[in-house]
Amino acid sequence: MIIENRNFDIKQIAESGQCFRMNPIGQNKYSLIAFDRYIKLKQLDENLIEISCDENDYNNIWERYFHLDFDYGIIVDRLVNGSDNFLKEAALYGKGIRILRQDPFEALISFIISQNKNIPSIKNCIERICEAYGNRKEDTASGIVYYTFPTPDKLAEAKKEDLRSLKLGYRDEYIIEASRAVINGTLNLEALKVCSHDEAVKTLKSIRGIGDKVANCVSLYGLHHIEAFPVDVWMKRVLSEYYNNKFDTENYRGYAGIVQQYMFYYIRHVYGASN
DNA sequence: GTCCAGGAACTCA
DNA sequence: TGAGTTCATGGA
Repeated sequence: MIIENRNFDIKQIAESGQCFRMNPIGQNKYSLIAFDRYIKLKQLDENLIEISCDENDYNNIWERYFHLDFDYGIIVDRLVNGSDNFLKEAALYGKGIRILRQDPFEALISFIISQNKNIPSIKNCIERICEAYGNRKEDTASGIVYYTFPTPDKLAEAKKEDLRSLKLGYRDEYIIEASRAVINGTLNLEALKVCSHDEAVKTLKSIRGIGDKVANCVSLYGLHHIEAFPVDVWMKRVLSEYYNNKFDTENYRGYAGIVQQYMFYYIRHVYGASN
């Protein structure tokens, strides 16, 4: 499938820190493991991307995953024509970013792991947990072997020592407890998709190991509440240095998560983040 | 050896 | 409520 869209840049998405299983495999090419599937993406030119899937999978899975049923150009234009100079630069720089509609459980565990870690380290931990608790699969087209993200029952039954050996640090207990909450129904991720963002964050924060930042990431990338606004160390840098800690998300009501993503991606570029 | 990373829990005031 | 400390781990 070849997709034409002026706001769809696979490199920007892969480096935007919202998903951890999209990796470069060559010039303008990336692999992605999501929903038990392995696909390749190739940026043919600025507005053209080739996805290694058929029309059926595109319509049922990837169009939703990449939020291609929404026009990001409207948001970018609004920011570029607005009065906020930092956001003007940020939106232009990251105009190919999209908010991914990831599997909620994968987002939940991934962002629990993410706390106090840098992105390469998060990726390593996630690959180890997939190899240990996910299913081994082989992509029929390429013959590439990959591992799916573990299901909640696998991680709910995991032993703390086994997780600790995967170098997850103190997060091992958080992962087990969160998975058990999903299994026993305390944490109903599907229900959190259809309730409000505020309600979702409140529920997520009732789980040990999930604070405001992780809850907002899960809400944004796993539950697709695009009004979520995660603030990590990079975002704190932006808010402090460019806004004197007076940034008001109400000015971007309903799509603050997209604005946040442009800010995050741009500030890391400004500081020359190599990870 | 020191500092930092898409933080959160805990303690103490 | 708010500041300070601790928690594993790897990389710069």
